[in-house]
Amino acid sequence: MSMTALAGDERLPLYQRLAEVLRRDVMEGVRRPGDRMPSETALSAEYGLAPGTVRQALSALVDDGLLERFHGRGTFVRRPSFDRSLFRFFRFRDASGEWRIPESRILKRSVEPAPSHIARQLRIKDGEPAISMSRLRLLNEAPVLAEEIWLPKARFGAFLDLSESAIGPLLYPVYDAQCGQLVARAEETLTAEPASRETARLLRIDTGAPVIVIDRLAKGFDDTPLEWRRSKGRADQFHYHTEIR
Amino acid sequence: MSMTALAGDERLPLYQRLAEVLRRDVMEGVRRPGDRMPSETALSAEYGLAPGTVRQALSALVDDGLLERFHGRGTFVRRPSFDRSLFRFFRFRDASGEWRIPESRILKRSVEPAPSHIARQLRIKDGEPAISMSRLRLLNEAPVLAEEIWLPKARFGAFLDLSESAIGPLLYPVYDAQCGQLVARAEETLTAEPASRETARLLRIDTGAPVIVIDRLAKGFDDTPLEWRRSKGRADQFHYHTEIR
DNA sequence: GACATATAGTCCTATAGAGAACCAGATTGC
DNA sequence: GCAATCTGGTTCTCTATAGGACTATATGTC
Repeated sequence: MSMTALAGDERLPLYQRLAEVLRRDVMEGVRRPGDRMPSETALSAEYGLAPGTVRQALSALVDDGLLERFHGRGTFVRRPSFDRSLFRFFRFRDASGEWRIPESRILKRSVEPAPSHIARQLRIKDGEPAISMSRLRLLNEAPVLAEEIWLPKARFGAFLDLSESAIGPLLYPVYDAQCGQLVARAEETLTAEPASRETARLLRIDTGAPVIVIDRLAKGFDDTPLEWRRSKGRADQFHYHTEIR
Repeated sequence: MSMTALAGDERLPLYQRLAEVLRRDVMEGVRRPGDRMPSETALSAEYGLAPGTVRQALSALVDDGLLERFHGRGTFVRRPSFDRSLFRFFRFRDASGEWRIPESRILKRSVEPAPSHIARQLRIKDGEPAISMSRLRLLNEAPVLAEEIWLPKARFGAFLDLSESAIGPLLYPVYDAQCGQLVARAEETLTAEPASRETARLLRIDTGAPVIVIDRLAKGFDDTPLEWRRSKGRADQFHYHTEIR
């Protein structure tokens, strides 16, 4: 029954201060994705707050996507999932109409000095060593995405030792397991451009045909940029849908 | 002090039932955008609920974008604004770098039987009379968007009587004032395609150059489709940015 | 008239408590 | 062994109350 004092700016409401304390726990890795949070009653005892106040703090973090609540089971640190990525608006279905993860063929993997525009994104020094990778993503032998990926070598050195067969189509689990780098969120930018001769060859379309370009900067819980990625796919396979009001 | 009984499924929580009642008021036009809702204490007296319960109901509607709260002033029916539209990702700035609403030049306005794909979207009968319009949107004499617009004639007959000068660049206020049709929300779909010869001529780009296509279906509070619109702009002026997690 | 002050109305924060709904695992009964 | 039941723990709903914080308007003061 040791009551912990609540840190933070005294002028801020209690529920916000509690939320910040809990958020910090997650950002610093004290609590990891999948962990169960203390129960609402436990937290209210711990910090000497009314249950309603604790609940308000948790609600804020749930709205933020940091936590996940399950009636009767508990409140958990959310495992980041990228279901909301722009990629899901590519119509990638196999013959049976099912959604599938495209397989991956690595075309190139090497260490190079980071070009300045990459370095700026990854927040490393210009020319610092980085891992550069080209991948082709395929569905039933048909190419659907051409990808260019950059990683800071300082964090991802272990990635170089892996054989291609050990990598598979999904990279983030590999980053976590092999390099201890956990992706928490990402920023994505969508543009369209005419296919270069090289891109056209990879995607087997005409040079100059429109391609959708998605740039993604993936970040850790502490906001460190971890991976920069540029993916190109056929524009005629893409349509993004949203509701506004 | 007449206490109103709360309609709706008895198994649902009270705050949800109250939220649905209030939502219906807005959808049926009992309360219009800009109106102030009764205060939380007034509602709690009216329905015989604790203030906390009422607040929970209002919060749900605020999250939903239907209401808007102002500390110390009140809770209001939100005026739909389309700041979140995909259009804001076009880099349309004038010479001084300021964001401006592009002016509008109407190229064509006529009544035609609705083609089937339009009729389906507007939920009217195939071939039913509809208003068809082509517009060019310009910034400093430079064309930036080519638009094709369809309206169901049954609702928008009054729109035909207006002179072009009376219309201006923003249509939704005109729909409201002249035709009594209030747009509450919209669905937008983004694709990219090579410019047709016609589109290329309007936008003054090369035929086959990539253009961003945004289809929008605007709906009323009661979910009736009101306007279908297809807008095309230069792909090299567009980039959509979002965060995911 | 200009500016400070009071006041009423609003949403916002926080407390305290009770019971319902739900879930997982242990126990019981057969 | 298997199924039903119980039990403890969790989140969820709802009540009731009190005071703080903010806004707009009215009032007073100079």
